[in-house]
Amino acid sequence: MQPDHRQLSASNRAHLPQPTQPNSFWNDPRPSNRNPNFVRDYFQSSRLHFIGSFRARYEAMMVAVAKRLKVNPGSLISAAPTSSCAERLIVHIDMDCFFASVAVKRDPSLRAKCIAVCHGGGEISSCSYEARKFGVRAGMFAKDARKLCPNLLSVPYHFPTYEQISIQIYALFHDYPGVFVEAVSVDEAYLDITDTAKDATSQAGADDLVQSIRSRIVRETGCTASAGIGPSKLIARLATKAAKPNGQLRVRPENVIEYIDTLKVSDLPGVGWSTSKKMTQIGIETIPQLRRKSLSFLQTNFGERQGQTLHDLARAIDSRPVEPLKPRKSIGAEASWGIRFEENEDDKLSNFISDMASEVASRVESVGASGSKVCVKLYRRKPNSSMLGYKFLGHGPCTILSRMYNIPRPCDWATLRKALCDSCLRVIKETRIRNDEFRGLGLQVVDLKFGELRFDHSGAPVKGVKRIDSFFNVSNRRAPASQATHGQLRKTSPPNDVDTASKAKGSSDRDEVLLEKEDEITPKEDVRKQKKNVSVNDKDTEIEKRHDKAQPEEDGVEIVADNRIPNNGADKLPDNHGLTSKIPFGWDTAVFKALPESLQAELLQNNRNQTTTSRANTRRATRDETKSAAPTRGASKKRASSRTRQRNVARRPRRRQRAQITMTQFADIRELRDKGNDVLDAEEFRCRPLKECVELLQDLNHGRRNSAFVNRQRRSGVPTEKRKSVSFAEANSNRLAAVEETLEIPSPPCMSSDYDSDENNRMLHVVEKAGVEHTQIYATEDVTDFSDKLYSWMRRTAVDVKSGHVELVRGRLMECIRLKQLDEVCENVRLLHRFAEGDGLEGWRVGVNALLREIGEETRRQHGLDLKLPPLFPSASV
DNA sequence: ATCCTCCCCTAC
DNA sequence: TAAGGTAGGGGAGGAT
Ligand SMILES: Nc1ccn([C@H]2C[C@H](O)[C@@H](COP(=O)(O)OP(=O)(O)OP(=O)(O)O)O2)c(=O)n1
Ligand SMILES: [Mg+2]
Ligand SMILES: [Mg+2]
Repeated sequence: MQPDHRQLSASNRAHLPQPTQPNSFWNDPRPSNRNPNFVRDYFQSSRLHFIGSFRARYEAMMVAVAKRLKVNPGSLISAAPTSSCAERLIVHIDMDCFFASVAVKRDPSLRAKCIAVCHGGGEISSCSYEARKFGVRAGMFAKDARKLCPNLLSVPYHFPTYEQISIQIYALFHDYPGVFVEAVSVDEAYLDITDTAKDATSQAGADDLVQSIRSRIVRETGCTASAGIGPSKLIARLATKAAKPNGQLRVRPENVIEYIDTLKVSDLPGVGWSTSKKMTQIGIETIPQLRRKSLSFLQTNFGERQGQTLHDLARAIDSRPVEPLKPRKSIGAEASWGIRFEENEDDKLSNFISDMASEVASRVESVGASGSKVCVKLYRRKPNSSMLGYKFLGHGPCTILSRMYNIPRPCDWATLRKALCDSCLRVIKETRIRNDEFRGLGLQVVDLKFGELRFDHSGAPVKGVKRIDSFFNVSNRRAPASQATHGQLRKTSPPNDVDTASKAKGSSDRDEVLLEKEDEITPKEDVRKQKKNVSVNDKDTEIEKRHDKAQPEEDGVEIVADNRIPNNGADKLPDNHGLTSKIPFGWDTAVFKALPESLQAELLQNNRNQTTTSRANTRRATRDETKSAAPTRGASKKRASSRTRQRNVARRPRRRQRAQITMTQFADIRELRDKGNDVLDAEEFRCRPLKECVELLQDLNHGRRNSAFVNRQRRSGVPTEKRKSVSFAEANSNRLAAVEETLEIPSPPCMSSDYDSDENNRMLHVVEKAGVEHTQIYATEDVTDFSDKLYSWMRRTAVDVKSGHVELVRGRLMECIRLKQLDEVCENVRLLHRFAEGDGLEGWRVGVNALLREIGEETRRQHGLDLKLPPLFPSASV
């Protein structure tokens, strides 16, 4: 059995200096400047890292299994082809209080007790249903939860067991032929059982099928799951919630509206803390209330897209298909706990940044991806933060800023790592953040492409590697199939040039960000496309932890002006003693009178001038631009060519206008006021037009939030048409159309001829070797076993699924031919291509070829038309 | 108009 | 000892 995680942690830091006073946070060995292995240990202990990185592990597992099956994962994990079905059967299945259940399974004496899974007195990740009766919830601190539930027991995490059970349930899901699986999270998935449950030969109806799946989960994992069954993801998901714990609920199409009308808007997926606050203030609490609002009203208040979505959800319109894993658009890592550096610890800070960059580069490399941009996200302590010391090691009140930089593509591990480091150092330099303000770092690689150059760990190129996104091309491909599978390999340029070039020129100067070397290491044609656009945004963001849709957790929060730029009083309003004689109509007299005279004066002045532009705003913009951006920019340049520098200067965007206040900020301000602090000093007040401030104050006093909060009316009064609002239904059909469009009927995709099992095995090796760096920490011996089981089950399932599809498509085709819907015939043949792609199963090939012949003959016979449908697999014997 | 960057929100 | 990650959707506003 695995050792307890606390012992693991202890052994990990056994080599560290031990505290002289036990339990003293002055000697806490965990923070970043006291633990040389901080990044590794932190991720190993972080539950959010565990659940956040689940998808990446799942993806790697599926790819590995597909490799062993010698099938293209794109076809194995294809989207459920049921979008055209009049009535789908979607299941949402979710483990009951997952982490807590696992704890009970590991220690049955905990059964029926109030337990919470957390680190000591820390944030609760999951708690038993017994504890929930007392109001205990995920996201609370155990200390606070114990006030609600004095008997609450804290139990530690055990990630390897979560991982093992997670793999178990997914293996099990994949053991049902014809069931499509979409992974949602470590304990939760959608299943499309339309075909399986409706199949006449299958005696099991939907309820029985789901019941049997759930029984199997209990039997094989010892933990319970709940499930919802409905005609859409939305309904299935909502039904799961109602069914919990350890139950299942089916909502039939005719009862859907009736069912959702019993719910509140905050029950809708996608409606979180902020949106639901917003809704409350507008006067929307329930689904029927939401449905009564017009589309344009919702779009005005919540934005074009979210408005449309809310409009649809209120009517239970949701045709999102159960989808396979989609390729990620970004890969990144972030740490904002335990980050402490003293002023004299530059080297430790560099090491931390380097470790984070290595981590991200490894994650990118291990899946064979490449990006064109990196994004740096910095947590900076607010000047008045109460979390100065080492007591809790949280980041405390912070401002967050993020910046994006271009990087060359392709990019090997070392180059990427350095690009990430350099970008980070550059942001630090330009914002003049001090070590002791540094509270967290996020690094991301974005605009990902898959299947570019891959390198093994010796730096030598791995030749002949197939594009990884061929795994995903069912849903993602833009180029025609032929291009996706053929063209890419040949297009790949020799990696060594890039590699050595960047190493040789890059290692000399640590302070230079990659931007300055781009021209040297990037192929010409790419250089032209690159923009060195660096923009500053120093809008403060108050980071708050919150419970599920609950009020933000208090964090000793005070909103204070950002002091990155020395505040010389430039923001302070002139202290003119003005008159308060006339208060304009509609203004709150009490509020107005409470304002300092200087504000009152300026307010009146503004009102007289009918000025909507803000002097405060203008002032601020100017100040930021001159004091922040310009001088630092100059100071950070060491080796930039003057041409590059000029370009960067020229392209720096102008200071942004202050954004609309958010729900979070509003709540913070109100909290400040309630604590008796000077609200007018709040950052959000000092940088906004006075008029807006007064509106805010009025809202504060009235406990509502109306005026400044609702989105500003569009200038024209009419929603712009530029980005057409697309509902789920439209989006899905569009997406499907886009996919189908890329498939050419006449040219069969290349099949077995380009499948080189040696090559793929070699790649698999690399993937696993690299992947181990991230997966290893949760792995037990059992995981391998279950991976094997998954493999064998899926092998069987794959065959069944394939033959099922032949029959499915055959039925549709014959019907289409009868109705002389030849376009439909073509569509369905495209569908066939989709399923067939990359498949290594001989029986399937023969079946498809036979079917195609059959279709051709049938069309000729019935309509005298020659459809010219070449066999998909010319090489397969019939 | 459309693209891009930065930010906010959401889910687990 | 309180191990606050990961990824995507989408909006606002400046750049092009
Ligand atoms: N804020 C959160 C939410 C969830 N999790 C982890 C612990 C949960 O066990 C797991 C699954 O999340 P769920 O939302 O499914 O919650 P539970 O499974 O714990 O409870 P439920 O029975 O409501 O599904 O993810 C977490 O660490 N922190
Ligand atoms: Mg759950
Ligand atoms: Mg869940």
